[in-house]
Amino acid sequence: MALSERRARILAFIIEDYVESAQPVGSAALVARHDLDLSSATVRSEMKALEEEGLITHPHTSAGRVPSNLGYRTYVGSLMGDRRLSSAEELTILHQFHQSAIDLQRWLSLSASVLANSLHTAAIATPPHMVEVRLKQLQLVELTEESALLVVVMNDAAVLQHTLQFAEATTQDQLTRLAGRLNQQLEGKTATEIEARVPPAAVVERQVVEQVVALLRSEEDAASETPVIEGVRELLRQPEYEGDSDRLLDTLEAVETSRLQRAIPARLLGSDDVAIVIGDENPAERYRDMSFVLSRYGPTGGAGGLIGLLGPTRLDYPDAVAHVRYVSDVLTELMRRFYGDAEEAGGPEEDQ
Amino acid sequence: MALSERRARILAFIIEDYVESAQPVGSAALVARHDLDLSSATVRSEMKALEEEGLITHPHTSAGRVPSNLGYRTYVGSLMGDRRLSSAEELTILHQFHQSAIDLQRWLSLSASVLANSLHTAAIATPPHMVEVRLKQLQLVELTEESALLVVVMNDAAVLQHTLQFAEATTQDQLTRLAGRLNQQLEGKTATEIEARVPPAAVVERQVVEQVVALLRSEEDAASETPVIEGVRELLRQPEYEGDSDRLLDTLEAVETSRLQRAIPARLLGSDDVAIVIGDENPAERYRDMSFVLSRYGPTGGAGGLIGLLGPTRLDYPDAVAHVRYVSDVLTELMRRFYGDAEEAGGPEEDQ
DNA sequence: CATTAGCACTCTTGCCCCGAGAGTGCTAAC
DNA sequence: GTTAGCACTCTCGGGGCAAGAGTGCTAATG
Repeated sequence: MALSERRARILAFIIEDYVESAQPVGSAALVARHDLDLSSATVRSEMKALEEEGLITHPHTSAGRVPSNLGYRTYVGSLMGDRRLSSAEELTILHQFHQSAIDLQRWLSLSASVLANSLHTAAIATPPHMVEVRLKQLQLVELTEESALLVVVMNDAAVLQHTLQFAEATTQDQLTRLAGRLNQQLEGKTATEIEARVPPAAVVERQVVEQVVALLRSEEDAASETPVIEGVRELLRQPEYEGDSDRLLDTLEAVETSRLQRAIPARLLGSDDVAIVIGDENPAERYRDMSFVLSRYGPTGGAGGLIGLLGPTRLDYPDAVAHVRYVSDVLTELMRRFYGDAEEAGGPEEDQ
Repeated sequence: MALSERRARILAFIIEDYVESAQPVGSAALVARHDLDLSSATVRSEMKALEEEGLITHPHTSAGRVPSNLGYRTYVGSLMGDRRLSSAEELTILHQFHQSAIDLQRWLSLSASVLANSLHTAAIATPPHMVEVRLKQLQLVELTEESALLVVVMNDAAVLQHTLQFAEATTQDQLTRLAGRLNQQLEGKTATEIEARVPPAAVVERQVVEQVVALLRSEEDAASETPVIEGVRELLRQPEYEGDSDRLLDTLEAVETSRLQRAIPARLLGSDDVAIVIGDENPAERYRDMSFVLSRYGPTGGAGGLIGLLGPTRLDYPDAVAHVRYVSDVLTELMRRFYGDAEEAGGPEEDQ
């Protein structure tokens, strides 16, 4: 299984050339481009061997070679170098974050934009998500005599709202008092804890509490949150979609219909480093011709989300990994700084 | 200028056939399809006359006729029938709204989806927007010792949030008291009114007030709100984009980059009925090959927004108008019912 | 005199064919 | 093991061609 050193080098060259040009790479071109001390004939026989191992393929007899998914996989697994961003690159990115308002949603779009622009493909960022969602504060605002707006802030700083309709007329005064009382009773509690209590007798109050629980639950459900997606157009401008409107629209659909969440293997949320899913490694059928490069962000143990790239399998993996890793680190650091480390819920932190 | 009755009928037929088939329509086909008591030769000479008036064109010598923008304009101006939705159609739509949660954002997406699905093209809905935005209630929630989340509810039921960072440490208790005090002082005030007051001496308080003003201002600025857009894929699947990836991607960009707001002639927000913008009537260059069918929604005098369709100029205008009008009415009625008629700001309503 | 049949003319579209170019795989020589 | 040489395969773009669609004109018609 282990490739000879030379064969591995050739595989890497093929992949790198192909990533850059999007054209099948031929033996002669490869030799010329990399000043190899080999003839094209030798390269050809090596290519044949690589093909027999399933690492590259042939679109047709007289075309150059194209990496297979397996080829990419071995490349990211052991062949590719460890690209790191230059400090100039890091600064350019950091600068953009410093210009932005202190707002999580902004940061997420910005992260996705940065990734999308750097790699010329689409990028996704899912909102951070707490393992334990707790009520922080609620607010009731009168809309009409019989309806009110419920605004709920949770311990991950998410704000959700819902309009309630009451059977009886209420005043803002009553609502304010009710909100104050409920805040005292429910602050810091999870949906389950709130549900365990004796349900209140008053109809209005019960309605509010039930809705608070519903909102907490929806925040608990990571998949319910709509991710930020940027750079879809960059992705669709890639040569793989050129002149193939059908494939283009299918991909557009696949990327925008944010069922994406479910397509991302859950195990990734656990692991600590950047995860790479190549082509048919993806459990979801419709993403089998794409690759994902993803990372968890957020303080360990605290609220966290997913950020990363969605691209064609022909992706500059070293570059992608370096960017995703860096942006994810920046994001984590920002959250730690402005939204507190692991939240009060878990008790105050000792370090720092 | 006035077309003979027969010529007008032929124009209408050409447009209707073309809208349906997306193919240039020839004289023979037209006669056959509509059982005309005319020979194709007669129709041809009428077509020639229509072409001389600039109402239809010729892609090339041996192709059928295609309506020009002017042709569409006269069609919608005086030729097209007044399509109304059947009660079955109305019920199907209404049903979907009744199934949805009482939530403005939901309604907007739903409206856009309904329109997009019915007409097989893209639809847009901009959030409602008050002429006078007033503070209804604010809330301060501690995040870390030195940062807090400011949540502001306005009189149009919009909820905006912003993270503040303080130079000094504060407790939730202090924040709650501050919020209470500010609510008393600022409730019902506009950004300008708040700015006219003596700025508070305390640093934290001043920071909060300034941010409240900023949020009110951003809500005042209609263009700042991101509209809901649905059905982009439906639009892009239209035959006008088939095999023309460039045009497709340009349109995708034009529709998603929500500069759209500015492209919509402001006068439309004034008028009361459905407005139609055809092709090059659009002031913004990049929408010159599309048509918009738009309507204002929302109680007269109250918060209102824009809803409508974005399609190729080859649009089923009667159908589009009927749908937009109906959905807009439904939306208006829902807002009136659940968010109150013209808001308290303007004093209580007398009718009903 | 409007209408119509007939017909020549134009332009697109799909198809086939062909040659150039790119790249492989094999073989025989080094 | 490496390489030069060469036959072979396949794609791609262009030219030529026939079929089809539709027009515009003209001359005949009721």
